Amino acid sequence: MTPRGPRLSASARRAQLVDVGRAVFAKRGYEGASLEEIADRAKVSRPVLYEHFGGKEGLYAVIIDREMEYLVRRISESISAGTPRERVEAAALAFLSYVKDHPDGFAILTHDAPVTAAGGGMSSLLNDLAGRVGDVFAASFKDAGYDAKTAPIYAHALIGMVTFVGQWWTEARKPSVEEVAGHIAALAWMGLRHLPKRPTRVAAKKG
Amino acid sequence: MTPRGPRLSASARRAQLVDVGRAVFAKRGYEGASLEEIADRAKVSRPVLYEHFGGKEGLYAVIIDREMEYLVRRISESISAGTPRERVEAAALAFLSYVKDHPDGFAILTHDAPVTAAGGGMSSLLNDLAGRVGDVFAASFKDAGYDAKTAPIYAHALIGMVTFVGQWWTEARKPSVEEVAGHIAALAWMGLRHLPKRPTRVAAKKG
DNA sequence: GTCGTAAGTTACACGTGTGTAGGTTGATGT
DNA sequence: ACATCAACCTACACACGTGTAACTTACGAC
Repeated sequence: MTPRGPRLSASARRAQLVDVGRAVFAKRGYEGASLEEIADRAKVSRPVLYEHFGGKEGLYAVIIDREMEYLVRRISESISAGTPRERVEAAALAFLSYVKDHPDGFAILTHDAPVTAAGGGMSSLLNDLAGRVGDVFAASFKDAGYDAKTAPIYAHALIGMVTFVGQWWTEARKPSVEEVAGHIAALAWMGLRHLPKRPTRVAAKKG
Repeated sequence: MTPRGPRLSASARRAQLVDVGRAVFAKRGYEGASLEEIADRAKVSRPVLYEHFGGKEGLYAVIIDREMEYLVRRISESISAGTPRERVEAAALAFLSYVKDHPDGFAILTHDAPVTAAGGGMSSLLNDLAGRVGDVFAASFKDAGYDAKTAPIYAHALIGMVTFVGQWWTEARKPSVEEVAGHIAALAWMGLRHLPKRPTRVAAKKG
């Protein structure tokens, strides 16, 4: 039934299980995924998973951690130099390239973490990312005479932009990531550039 | 153990179960939720759920459908009149007000649907919404001399903006929805207003 | 070659969740 | 009062998934 594969070293098996696990979690979501499927795909029996990761949450935590670390590094490198305008575009391109090259990891990061884990709401990475962007914005806002308190709004808006566009692109695959990155970077840049000092409501709603 | 509540009419029970189910699905996600918990909260035994909705997916489908219909109606009404600029802001405000008034429904719509259902990727509502916005954009783009093929990018970017900001606001709750709507509407409007005819990459990446 | 140990297995106990069969209760009209 | 029908319940059969205990197999050192 389940033809067992070759015997691997501990570290090699660990690496393989992380890969397989990422694929399964991406496809089924955390709750929907089963260690049974992961073990089967890896041509291994279930106890091996407990041996290496202690259980479902352990494996998931390792996968999440690696994926976050990888994405953050990739973006950090891409924005290490250049004008602000260039950095915005580089960040967008780095993010979308990640979406293209690692669709499974992206899927996991955008899906919800297990409810039991601390953090409550959504995947913590995107929030962390937004937090960092927000800090950068807050500094720039203060220099430019804007209200620094509103920085988180724009930070989350930008993260949401690229995330949702990335999700769409995963299915559409139509314009190249380079082109898409150019568009959303332009949208974000121009939007921020021409922001009124204190955006007040244009129309008052009656009722 | 489970003190049974009063006897209700079929339609009243149905309505109650939809309400309770929405709360539970919002808290646990589709896979994580159990009919057992829903039945318990409703002071009813499980078979009642099967009687009314045929099963887990049936109940979920009803909840999703109602929630989508409600949100679309709310947004549609809000953008029925005014200048384009006003409509953008009204749409943002309508969306964020929905987030504020119906956090459970919003949570469900942003979470993933059951994998078995057709549609594959993410919650279909947000995609549908983006599709409609994209159509509107495509028309405007053509009139203004922009490439209509890029309209979906901007449509999804805007939906992603408000969605992610909405998710953040659910936890932050700091600036009022009116103020937040003003900010993201300004960002979106100014960004679109000052878009270059053909956004090309500003910096070429080496390596 | 044989011996030790890391790698891997089979088998079981347990909990939880789904879906259904068949019986029970209570309101409502006459 | 009592028949009737909708509303509701108890009890079961079943599948699946987790986690653990006890046993087996292959590789490498000497």
